[in-house]
Amino acid sequence: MATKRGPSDDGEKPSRRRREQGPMHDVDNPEMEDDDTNEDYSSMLNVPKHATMDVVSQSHNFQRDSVSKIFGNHDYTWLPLKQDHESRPLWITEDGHIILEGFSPIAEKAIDFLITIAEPVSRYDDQNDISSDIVERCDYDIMPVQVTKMILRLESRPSHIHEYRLTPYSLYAAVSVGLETEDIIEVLSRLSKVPVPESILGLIRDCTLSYGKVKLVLKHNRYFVESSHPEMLQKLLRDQVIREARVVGDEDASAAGGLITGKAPNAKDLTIPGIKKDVPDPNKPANGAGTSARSEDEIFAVVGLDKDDDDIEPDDVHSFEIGSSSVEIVKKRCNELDYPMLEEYDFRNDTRNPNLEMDLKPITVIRPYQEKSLSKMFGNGRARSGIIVLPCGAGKTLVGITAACTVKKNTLVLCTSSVSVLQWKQQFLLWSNIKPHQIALFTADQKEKFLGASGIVISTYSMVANTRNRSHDAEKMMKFLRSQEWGFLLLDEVHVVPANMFRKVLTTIAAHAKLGLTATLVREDEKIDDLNFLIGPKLYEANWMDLASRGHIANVQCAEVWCPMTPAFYREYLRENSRKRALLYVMNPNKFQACQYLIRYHEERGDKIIVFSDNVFALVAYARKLEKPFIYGETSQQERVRILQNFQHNPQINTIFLSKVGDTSIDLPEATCLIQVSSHYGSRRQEAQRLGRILRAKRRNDEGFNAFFYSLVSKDTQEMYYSTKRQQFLIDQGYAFKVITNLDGMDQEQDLVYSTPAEQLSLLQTVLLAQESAADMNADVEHDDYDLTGNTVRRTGAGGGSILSHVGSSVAGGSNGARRSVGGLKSLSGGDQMAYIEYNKPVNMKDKDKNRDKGEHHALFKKYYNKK
DNA sequence: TCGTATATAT
DNA sequence: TGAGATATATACGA
Repeated sequence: MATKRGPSDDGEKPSRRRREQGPMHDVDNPEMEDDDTNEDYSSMLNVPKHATMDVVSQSHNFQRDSVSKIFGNHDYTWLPLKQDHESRPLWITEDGHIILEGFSPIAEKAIDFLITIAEPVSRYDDQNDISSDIVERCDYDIMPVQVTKMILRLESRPSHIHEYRLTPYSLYAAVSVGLETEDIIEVLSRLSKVPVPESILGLIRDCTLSYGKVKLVLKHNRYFVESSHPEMLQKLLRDQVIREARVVGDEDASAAGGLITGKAPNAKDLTIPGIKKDVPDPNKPANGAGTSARSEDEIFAVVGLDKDDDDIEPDDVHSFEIGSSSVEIVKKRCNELDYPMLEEYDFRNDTRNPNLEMDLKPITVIRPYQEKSLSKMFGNGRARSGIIVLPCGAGKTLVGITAACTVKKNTLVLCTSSVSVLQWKQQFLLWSNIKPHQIALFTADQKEKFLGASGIVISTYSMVANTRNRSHDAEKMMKFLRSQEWGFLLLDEVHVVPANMFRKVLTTIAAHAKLGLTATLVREDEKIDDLNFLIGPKLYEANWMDLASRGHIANVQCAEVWCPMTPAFYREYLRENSRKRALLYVMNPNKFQACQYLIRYHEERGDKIIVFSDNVFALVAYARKLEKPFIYGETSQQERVRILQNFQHNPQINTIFLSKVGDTSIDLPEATCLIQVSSHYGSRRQEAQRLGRILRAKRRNDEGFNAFFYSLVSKDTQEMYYSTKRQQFLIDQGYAFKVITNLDGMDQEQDLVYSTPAEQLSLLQTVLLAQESAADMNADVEHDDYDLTGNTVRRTGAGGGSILSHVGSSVAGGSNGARRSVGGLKSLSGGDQMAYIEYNKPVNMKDKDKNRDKGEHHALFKKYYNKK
């Protein structure tokens, strides 16, 4: 094992790391070793109660071995290692990067700690380790021989090394789940092989001291900035932005300093809910798991997530009111002033808002990581606002429902589409004992209120954010939503919230506690950071690979299949402007064949396959040529349901094609294989979300089961570039992408589409024609496209004999779609004006990347860098 | 059932 | 750096 893990002379990633760690070289402080090692630290190292010192020291040699191989060539040698560094699992660099040895005996506890205080950057797995692993795991009968043989490149890294980064936000999050400055410093010092750099100590102190001291509280539908430190409020009020947002009421006009003074809610009388006590049913098996998670926490006793903050919270609190419309501004401003406001909801002591009787069903089982994430939210007996990041298929919904069952107040759930509105309702009914009449849906179709004083409303962002004139019912419903003081606001797919319109829901809806759920906390713009003040800190993030290795989500083999362009297509590709290029490389006959081949292969294995295509034209063309049902935006609800049900239950329908409607919100439990046909534009979120579609495969626990994720890429085209970008998120999560240049079996495969030059030429002409169809050529285009797509499908649907006969009606309905798809084609036209956009694109993306990598626009970080 | 207006993401 | 272009999706009224 050690030999597998150790050697990696792969210089790519470390060199990047070295670059980022440049400042490290400046530090040369030999005294530190003397100061910081020996008694102090060795006594501290008693931390692990389970992991005895023996275990720790047994691993010394192998650790030193592999570590030196990994880092020996990369300028780490200068570091003043503590004498007992071998038993400490991590390094901390001057710029806040933390590198953790994942194989350390106390790694798991260290990871728990690190994900609380730092941002995970990447997880690296050893190249040899992985490839041999893959060959072992993917024996030839479960993966195409040629797939395993064609491993050319593995985007993977030295053995089980995890990289984290301390940022103001991550520290903010750490404080908000109950850690304090000295806790963080102490544990970090304990775990680190090197003395924690002064700059980092400074950063931690700067970022954590003022955090959590100011709170935003909602009372009587009014917002108050509250703190037990009046001087902090006074300081905030000296800021013009905040002063202008202030609402001066009668109560505080005469009070000293203009502040309202009152008693803080006393948490002492509360049974500290923490999730394990709070989970409604004591028989729940999850309790066992909860106990073990707890004991892990105890290892870092000082981290005590459930620590009572009574001691540090004096009884007197002071506050001033701000206008509800300025909440977002004030929160943003407070962040900039280094006084981020925490939002906590003392729901147990809220008697004003009616309780909602609801519990999880007794049989409902919570997984350890779900419980862990909830314990971050309810750790101190109150509900903290924040974000929980879990892969799709890992049970985000259940986390949300459990949280709602814990708060037991009026709950508003917002999601991205009306489909997921229905799914949320189903899930609520499935997992909790709530009655159907207590759940109200608010979508375009259904506008109902719940009966009684309390209940749940499920709606979409666009319904609530909508600024345009609404229908009468919608307006009434909105009035109701606005008048309500919501105990709990649940934001599904929270990464969409920073969008200009959607973020308004946070100001329209008055909510005590907000929980955001997402699988992918990334966007290609910089707005993702806004979530910190819009909702709250990231409370918990699970690593996909870790969940996969524990069997909570499926193992996935990711592959990028390089399909060479046919000469004819490539000739056109080189000639055409970028717009047409996109369609050309998507419609590449070789890709068509690869897709068909993979579908065939995996259908024979019994896989359920989803094929994604961003491009609707390609989607329709592929699906019809290969005689598979497809869903895109214009597919009606009924048809969607019918197709999805067939896909799930009909053994003859094993493949469906989806446009980006499938990216979010469509639940497809049975899919086990995923093929991306058109994947341009470097959206990491989309890639990750698509992969998430197959993670919940029920067969995941079968021995050696793998789900498959293919990206079909036309060789030597722009697609290659985008593909690399898109994979970044998954690579950061530890996934390895194999590159397959050649699906060997394809040569022998019979009946592949577009196998003759004549057919290919015809396809090429169709593609080119589709492009040329400008507005003035509508009639022609309509005719041609109808031939290509509509007739084919209608023949199939009416023909009866095909496997599609079961969805015949939906496909016949698709002839309707065929005509609409002409509309799609029309809109594909006029490409000439697009020429310059493609030029801009890579530049834009590069810029965005730069921004993202910099990532530290936060005032504190500027300050921190300026100090140097 | 259609067309229009408006939203997001790139 | 920001504004514009484009594709896709949704809400709603006629």
